[in-house]
Amino acid sequence: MTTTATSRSRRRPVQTRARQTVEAILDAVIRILKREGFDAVTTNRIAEVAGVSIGSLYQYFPDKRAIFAALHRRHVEEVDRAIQTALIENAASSLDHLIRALVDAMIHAHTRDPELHELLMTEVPHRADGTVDFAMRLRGAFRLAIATRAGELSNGRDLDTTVFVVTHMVDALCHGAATRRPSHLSLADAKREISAAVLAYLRAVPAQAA
Amino acid sequence: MTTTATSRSRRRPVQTRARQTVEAILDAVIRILKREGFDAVTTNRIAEVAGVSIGSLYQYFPDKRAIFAALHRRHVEEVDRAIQTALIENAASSLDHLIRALVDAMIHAHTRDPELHELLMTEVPHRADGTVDFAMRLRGAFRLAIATRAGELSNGRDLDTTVFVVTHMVDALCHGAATRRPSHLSLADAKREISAAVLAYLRAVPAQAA
DNA sequence: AATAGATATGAGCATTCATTCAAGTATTTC
DNA sequence: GAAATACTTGAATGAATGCTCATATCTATT
Repeated sequence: MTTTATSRSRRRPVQTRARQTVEAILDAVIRILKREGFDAVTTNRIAEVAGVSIGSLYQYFPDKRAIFAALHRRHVEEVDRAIQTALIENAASSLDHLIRALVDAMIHAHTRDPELHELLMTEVPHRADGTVDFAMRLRGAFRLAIATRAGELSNGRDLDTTVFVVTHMVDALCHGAATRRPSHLSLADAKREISAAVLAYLRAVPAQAA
Repeated sequence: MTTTATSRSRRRPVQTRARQTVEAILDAVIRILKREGFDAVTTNRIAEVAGVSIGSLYQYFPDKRAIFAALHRRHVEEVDRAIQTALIENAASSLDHLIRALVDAMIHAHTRDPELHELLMTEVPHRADGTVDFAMRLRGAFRLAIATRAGELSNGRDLDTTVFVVTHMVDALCHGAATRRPSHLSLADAKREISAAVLAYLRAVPAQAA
């Protein structure tokens, strides 16, 4: 497990059998993470839990870090698909509706397995393992959503700035709603509140420079 | 480095010499993290870079994880002090001013060493290593700030909900502003924008239940 | 049926790493 | 200035880990 060199790449699974092996490996990591903690996630144990030989593991992953990277990628792509779907299904909706739909999609994606998401963020190293790509695509989604609805806004604000704020708001609040929501607050209420917060910002008149 | 058992506790530094040793150890971890990456952070290397013997390290830390925990604690306490100071210095200020001050303090704290903060969040495991405590104290600060200024708000909203939203907004946006701010956006502008977003939410009329 | 390519196996190697401990050196206390 | 306490040292240990490779089995293709 070296940080420095990019290890040589490996075979890409082409048969179904092989794809199952890869999936089994990623699933095994999750199971071990949840049941035994991060330190128990050794390559040998991964293979064991996946019901696969250690040799097979190294057919598809050049080193241990690559497994974590793949796990993050898989997770991120899942969320991304949800976002893109919401974006397409609401191409004709009002800003109001679209924001609600995006928030809904984000929360839904994070609610499927909050524990996993939490573990991935706090225990599994993920420097630039798709996280940056995801942030970019999320920004892209909101940029599109907002830019095409500029008419509905009391404008004047720079688009990049708006997108920056909205993206961070939605990401953090949805994540928080899925994992650390106060007990009084229902998921439905949380969704409403998050959308309301975003819309309040979008509609507010920009602050004047001091 | 075991996840399971809580390792037996160690000597607490009482002489200045010993406190310097502990500080040197934590500083060494940061240096290695930045220069050589997480995987290079071994106990032996920490001791070496700290200019301290490996034996001394184990006088004060029961195991490797404890070092990470201490590092997180030190960082979190720094941010916390900044927040508390802002809270006290603006005890008599308007909500507007106080929010600005809190945002300013948060950003300032994260701007001192953005790279470190980023590394701590993405590479160094930190499950429940002060992170939870920090979230609680941050919520406490905002709860106090908002509850004592309820008069300034177009109220009707549940306090816990408000605090939940505001805390996540400020934390994520300040963090983002310090580490991933788009190049067009100056720090000063970011501060204004974040404060504006928070105030827009606070002043907006609560959304109605569907 | 035969061939080639893809996939699977797992014992074992080289290395690394976290941690201990017995012995020494400062500092404080009385 | 002696006794007690706090601190430091670093070679050594042993368990664990990441990963390779020679061999075997499956699947697809012709």
